[in-house]
Amino acid sequence: MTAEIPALLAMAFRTVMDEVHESLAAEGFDDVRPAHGFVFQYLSHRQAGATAVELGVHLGVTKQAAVQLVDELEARGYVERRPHPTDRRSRMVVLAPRGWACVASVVRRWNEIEARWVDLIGADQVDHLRADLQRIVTASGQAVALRPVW
Amino acid sequence: MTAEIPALLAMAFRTVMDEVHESLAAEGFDDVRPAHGFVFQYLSHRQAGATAVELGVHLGVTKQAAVQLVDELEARGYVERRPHPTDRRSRMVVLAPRGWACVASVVRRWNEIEARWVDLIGADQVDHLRADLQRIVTASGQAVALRPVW
DNA sequence: CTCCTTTGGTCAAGTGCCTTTACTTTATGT
DNA sequence: ACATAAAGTAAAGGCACTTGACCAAAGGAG
Repeated sequence: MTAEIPALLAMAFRTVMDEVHESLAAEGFDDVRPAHGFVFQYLSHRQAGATAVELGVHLGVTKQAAVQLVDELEARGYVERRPHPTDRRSRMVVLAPRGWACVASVVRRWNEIEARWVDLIGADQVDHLRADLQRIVTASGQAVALRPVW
Repeated sequence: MTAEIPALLAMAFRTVMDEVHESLAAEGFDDVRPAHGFVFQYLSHRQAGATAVELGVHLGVTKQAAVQLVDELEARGYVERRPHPTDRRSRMVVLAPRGWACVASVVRRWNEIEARWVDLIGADQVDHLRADLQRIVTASGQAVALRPVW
């Protein structure tokens, strides 16, 4: 039985993240929920940090929900809030050391998984996989937000 | 900036499902939520149908939650319940005509998207993509359930 | 400079979807 | 035959999100 590509994409992503979450929990990062991962992903690519509103837009949730996510992550030491340089209403959310450590752990595990895939299908095919997915994602519209799937 | 493969998997899947949901809504299937899709996917591969408990196990939710999903889908005409052939406690859930029509619509749209990918990266690479993902999914453990991601 | 509108964030209440707990009915196995 | 397990139901609770209303700072137009 040959599966459809979208189903395979979902299953592949799921196997990866199942393993990552297990690994994270074993390393003490057991107080993060899936949605937090998307916050990390976003913040780790914005050295200046982001406002709660920006986060909400990116995640596709209301600003109230975004603020709540930040509250949780701040209470657990994953992010910090610092005053906005020019806007006194706003605050910039940035990753704290513990947040960076968590991101590093995820990336490390991703690389391990990728290495196994190299053993499985070969380095050339893994490179092709990444390149093709990259083209597909960039081709399909403007900015694809990395946010909770479905 | 070169993205990590897991992030690309998630983004690719998201672009596909965003388009599918838009398309479904336009065709009148506007009363289905993401979780329902996984029910359809599961039932469409089981000609004898499934019990609520089996569904719950597959989706990774309690049987109560599974029953609720089935209740919703039955009220909207997507699935039917018929008596279990041998077990009078149980009932088999099967796709109703409207459910099959919805599944067919999704698959049709998936094929359209895949055709666009062929234009984008070539038929050979699309075949490779499917084959590689298939190997990765089957290699990584026993049964990977297709269920809500993260 | 004032006024009006917009924007970042907060507060409170409500909702959707799930879980936990408890139960009934039917099946199963020794 | 009787004890235990399994399918489903019922009810209550919870978590993460939304909606709606609000405040204070920012920004633009006159």
